[in-house]
This record gives sequence, C-alpha cells and structure tokens, in this order.
Amino acid sequence: MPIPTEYQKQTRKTAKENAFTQLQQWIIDGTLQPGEKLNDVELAEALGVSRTPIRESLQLLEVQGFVKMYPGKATQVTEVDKESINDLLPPLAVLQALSAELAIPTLNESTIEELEETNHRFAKAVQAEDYFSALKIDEEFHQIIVDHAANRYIHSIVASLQPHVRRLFFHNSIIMTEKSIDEHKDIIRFLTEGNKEKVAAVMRENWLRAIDEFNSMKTE
Amino acid sequence: MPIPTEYQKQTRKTAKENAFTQLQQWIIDGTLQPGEKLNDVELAEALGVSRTPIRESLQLLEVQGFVKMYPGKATQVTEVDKESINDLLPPLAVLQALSAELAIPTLNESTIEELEETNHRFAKAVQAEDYFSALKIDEEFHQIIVDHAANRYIHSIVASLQPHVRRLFFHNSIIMTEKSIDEHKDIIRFLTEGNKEKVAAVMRENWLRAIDEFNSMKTE
DNA sequence: AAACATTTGTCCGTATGTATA
DNA sequence: ATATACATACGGACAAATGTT
Repeated sequence: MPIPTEYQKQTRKTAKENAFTQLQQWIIDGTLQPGEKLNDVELAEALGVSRTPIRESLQLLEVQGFVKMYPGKATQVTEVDKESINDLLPPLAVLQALSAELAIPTLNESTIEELEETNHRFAKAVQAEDYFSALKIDEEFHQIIVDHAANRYIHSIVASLQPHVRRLFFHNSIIMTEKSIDEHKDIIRFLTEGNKEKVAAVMRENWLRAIDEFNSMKTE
Repeated sequence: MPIPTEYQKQTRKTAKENAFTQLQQWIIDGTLQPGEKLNDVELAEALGVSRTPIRESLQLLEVQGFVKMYPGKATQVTEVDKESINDLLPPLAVLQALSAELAIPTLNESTIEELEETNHRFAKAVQAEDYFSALKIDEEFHQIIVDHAANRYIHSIVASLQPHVRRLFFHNSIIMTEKSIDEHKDIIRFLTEGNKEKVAAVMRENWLRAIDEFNSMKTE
C-alpha cells in the first residue's frame, strides 16, 4: 500500500493561515460584505479558534487592503468601489507586460506548449460561457508567464493584486471575451519570436481592455 | 495662542506600529543583520512591550519580505542578496513610469515648482556628496509624482518596495550620480509638455540605470 | 529512543481607549 | 459632563512543535 505522501509537511499549517484563507475567501465572494463590521469574537467562534489567529489574519488582510482597522474602534471590510478597477488594472498591466519581457529568455518549447494548452482550455470555457472557469484559466495563463519571469518582487506583487482582481470582477460581473483568446495567441507568438516590445504592448492592452469593457458596460 | 493642532489623532499610535517601525528601521540600517535570528522575547524586552505587538510586527515584516518565519522553529532576518537589486528595480521602474503618465493630467504650476525645488535640493546634496540626503530627496522627488498619480494600488506597492530600495542601496553603497539631476529635469520637462511616452521612457531609464551602475561597480 | 530545552503558536483575561446615553 | 457599554490592544501563561542531548 502506497503511503500517503505527506507532501506539505515543510511548513506546518497554522490556525492563522487557515483563518486567513477562509476570511479572504469570504470577503472575495461576498459572504462578508463590503462595509461589514468584523467582530473578532464572533469570527473566532465561527472558525473554532481563539481571537489571536483571527486578529493576526485581519492584520494581514488589512495590509492587502481587504479590511480596514481603526485601532480601538472597529474593524470592517473595505468597500468595493467599482471604479477602483480603473486604478487596479493599470499597474497590473505594466507588471504583466514586464513579466512577459523578462520571461522571454527563459522560455522553451514545453512552456510554449503549456501556454497553448492553457489558452485552448480558456477558449473552451469562454465559448461554453463558463465565465467563472474562464477567469480562473486566464489567471493560470498569466501566472505561467509571471512564474517564468522569475522575479520574486513581481511574483509577490501580482499575488497580492490578483485577489483584488477576483473580488472586483466578481462584484462587477466582468466577463472574459473572445478577444482575449486571440490576444493570448498574439502573446504566445511574440514570446516565441522573442519580440519584447510587441509582447509587452499586447499584454498591456489585454489587461487594459477590461477597463474599457467595464466602462462601456455602464452606459448600456 | 494657536492651539497645537493634534493632527494625528485620527488613528492612535499603537504599540504594534511603534514596534513595527523600529524593527523595520533596524533591519534596513543593519542593526538587525541579515540572517540574524529574532527572538520575540528579547525584542519584547528591548522595546518594553509584550510579545504580542512584536509577533504582529514580525508577521507584517514577513509579508514585506524582511523576515522569514519558520513556524515552530525560528524567525530570522532575510538575507540581503545584493543581486536582488536586479529584480527589485525593474518593477519599480515600470510603476514609476506609469505614475508619471498618470500624473500628467493632474499637474499644475505649483506642482512643477515643487518638483523643481526638490530637484534643486537633490542637486545640492549630490554635489556636496551627501549621498544619504540625496537618496532621501530622490525618494521625495519620485513620491511627489506617485502621489499625483492618485492611484492607491500604485501608492501602496511603491510604499512597500521603497524600504527594500533603501535597504539594498544601504548595503550596496549605491550612490546617486549627477546624471540623475539631468534626468529629473527631463522628467519635469516632459511632464510639463504632457508627453506621456517620453516621460515614461526617461523615468524607466532613471531607475534602471542604477542596475547598470551597480553591475559596473562590481567589475571595478 | 526519550526526556529536555527552546521557540513559536494559541488562548483568554485584563487594560485602555472609543462611542453613546 | 459623566457614566456606561463595548470593542479592541495588550499581556502573560500554557500548549505544541522542533531539534538536541
């Protein structure tokens, strides 16, 4: 009988980490609503832990911008300002564009295949109008590129912005369009060709287009 | 008699914040050395508080990448990998470039004057070879632009990267050169002209040049 | 192998500060 | 203005995990 490989034993899973993950998820999906007041005693009971890991999680969530703590007064979930997508996407766009540039020297055939395969799955999800999956696969696609940029600062920043993207897209009902499929193909092509300028330009456009789509959606 | 306006009464100053600021400073300036093991009991005694605010500060410092916590084992100051400047500056460069673009529509005459005055002080510091002041003033200069971009995500990311810049420049003895003075002038000019592309290009160069200077320094 | 020393993680009581009556 | 209720910040003890003798 194969012994169940306890893979994740390197860093033990603390109550704080569990609490953090759960609370973040609740904020992103709206279980904890924008503006909602957070009482650590309640949350502690709900998650079956004490107040300490809750408080520590809330502090991390504050750094990420998901909650705001008013010392001695209250802690509440930050508002979802739909307009903030106009602020969020530009920095993400330039960082993803930079990632693409940096990834070029590290690319090999199998990575390109992985990107193509991911975009293929992305296309299927979009065409099936499974926008939830599409969003997740789109994230995978871009993550491959970010990973290959092999830059820990970019990696860390993108990792902290991505949950905000999810939260905003979720609350704004932004959907992935077919145009992204072709842009991804362009990205793959320019990556293969090693064309830094063009891949950066397309990547930037790919992200900024969501802003236009959001803004045009409002006027409809 | 003018009543001393208690400006910062909005958020009270907690023990955690004090501890955090102090610990971060110690790590940046090398009082707490790279690789040093951090014992929260010792730190608590040193700062005259209990372990709680210390632990909370350490967790924030971990998110920022200044310490690494090994649950149940140890907490230590992260190493200063001199080469990581090659990773740190590119994302900062593209974000500062983006900030300049975004700042253009918000600029007025008094802002331009403020930038010129700051660059003038910068020039004096560089010429006086007071590189510590120069670095701080350079930071001020760029901060003005970031502030005017009025983008909270950029603001927050830059704020988290800046301490790393300070730490690396400190440990690498990187100095500000006269070339930066002229580049700042170019930045001001292109901002005034509203030339997005050019100001972004110069801004990016201004930051990336530090990489070249660092790399050429190694071979000397 | 087992008990020990050490360090971190967690719990919960108390103090402090804030808002409301 | 004072008192009261309440939420958070902090403190200190205990539990759990690590690695060492």
